Amino acid sequence: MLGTPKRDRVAERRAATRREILDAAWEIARESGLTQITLRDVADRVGMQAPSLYSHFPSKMAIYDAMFGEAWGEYEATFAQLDGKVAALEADDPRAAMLLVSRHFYDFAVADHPRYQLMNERIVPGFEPSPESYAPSVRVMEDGRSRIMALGDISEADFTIWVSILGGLVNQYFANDQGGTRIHALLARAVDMWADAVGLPSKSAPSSPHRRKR
Amino acid sequence: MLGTPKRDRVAERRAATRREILDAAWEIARESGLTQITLRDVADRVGMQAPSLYSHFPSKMAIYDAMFGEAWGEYEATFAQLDGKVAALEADDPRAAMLLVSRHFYDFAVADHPRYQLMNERIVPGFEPSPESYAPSVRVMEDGRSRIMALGDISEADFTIWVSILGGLVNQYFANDQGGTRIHALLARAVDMWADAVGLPSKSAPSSPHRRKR
DNA sequence: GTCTATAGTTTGATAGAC
DNA sequence: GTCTATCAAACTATAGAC
Repeated sequence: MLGTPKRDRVAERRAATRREILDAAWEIARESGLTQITLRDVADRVGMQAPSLYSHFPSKMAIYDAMFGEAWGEYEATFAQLDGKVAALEADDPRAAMLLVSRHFYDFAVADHPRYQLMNERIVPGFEPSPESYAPSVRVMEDGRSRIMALGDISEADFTIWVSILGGLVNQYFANDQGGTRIHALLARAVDMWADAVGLPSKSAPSSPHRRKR
Repeated sequence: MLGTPKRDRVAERRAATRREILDAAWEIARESGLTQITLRDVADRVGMQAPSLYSHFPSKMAIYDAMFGEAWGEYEATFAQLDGKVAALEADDPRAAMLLVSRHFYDFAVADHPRYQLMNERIVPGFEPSPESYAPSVRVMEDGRSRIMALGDISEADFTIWVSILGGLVNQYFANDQGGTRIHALLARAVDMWADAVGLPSKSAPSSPHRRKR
């Protein structure tokens, strides 16, 4: 009997083509907006005719769906790189841990507007993520919530407020500060406001270092 | 000589038709999404053929533009109704004033998703508000900023953080709480976090009533 | 001011040859 | 798996009659 070859060259080629298609779609989204992706444009960029895309994705929405899953997967992956540092700080300096996670969220969001829109806003008419693509986003939120709540005895309500504050800052960045650092400069203060309120101790200044000076 | 008639019936009819067109557009936006408005659909609802709309608006974007100006005008108008109460509280209980303004912003935003998207997000490809339609939004922001900064000696940075917090809560409402009250219930606490940090006194409890209980 | 007719695009998707 | 050919639909906008 013939042994199974170690590498499946056909599958590899298929995966590579799929990758090219998604990259082209992201490129269009970044250049012209998330909702401006068209199959013809995608096909052009990968050197195909539009109908050929149907050999790789069953519909346009399936492309959006793959992008959605990918975006949350990227968030998960980039956070994993930071996880060691965060874990090390969790017990010793929870406030510094929060700031690290907050900055990561902000930087990741701000780096790619259409990605953020796809992940967190409902902009594409008719698009609803499939359960499979939705899974990473659920994992991320569950993990974030349980770990943040464990930092002190922080309520779920306060976790939601933290998420709101970060999302709000990202909004302001895209609305009034694109390419700038004005909003980024407010991040630490905003997180400290929250940390003070939920009673998160800080190593450098245990009480409320950011109360207004008188 | 003939006197000018007191009422211009032609102009009145024109204004009424314009009103009908805008109402139809809002209706479609609420039913199907802001970007789903089509001239045919608008025309159908007002009992016209699509090309007839061009007697009232020079382009589809002009309809969006009118809607944009209208939305900020509505905000201005609804806030004006509240202004007496806010002004009365400003000196005596600035924290209560902030909460009133915050609730108004939140309630107004949450009442109409496409309106909020048109006002604060850039969802419609190619749409840029005209200077005339943009004017009310500038007025609202300028007035809000100067009055809030005058409540205590609050910095512009902290004003921006307040705007971010509110926008973030609205986001969370639309993402995870549509039709619910979960996020609304967090509003007072979030505003208090901010008020504590900027040193806004409260009549009922001058210091930090919302610090975590131990 | 509203109509009909239509130009001129653009779009997502399918059929079938190779 | 990619192609050509094409469908069927939708869209904004203009021209010109009434």
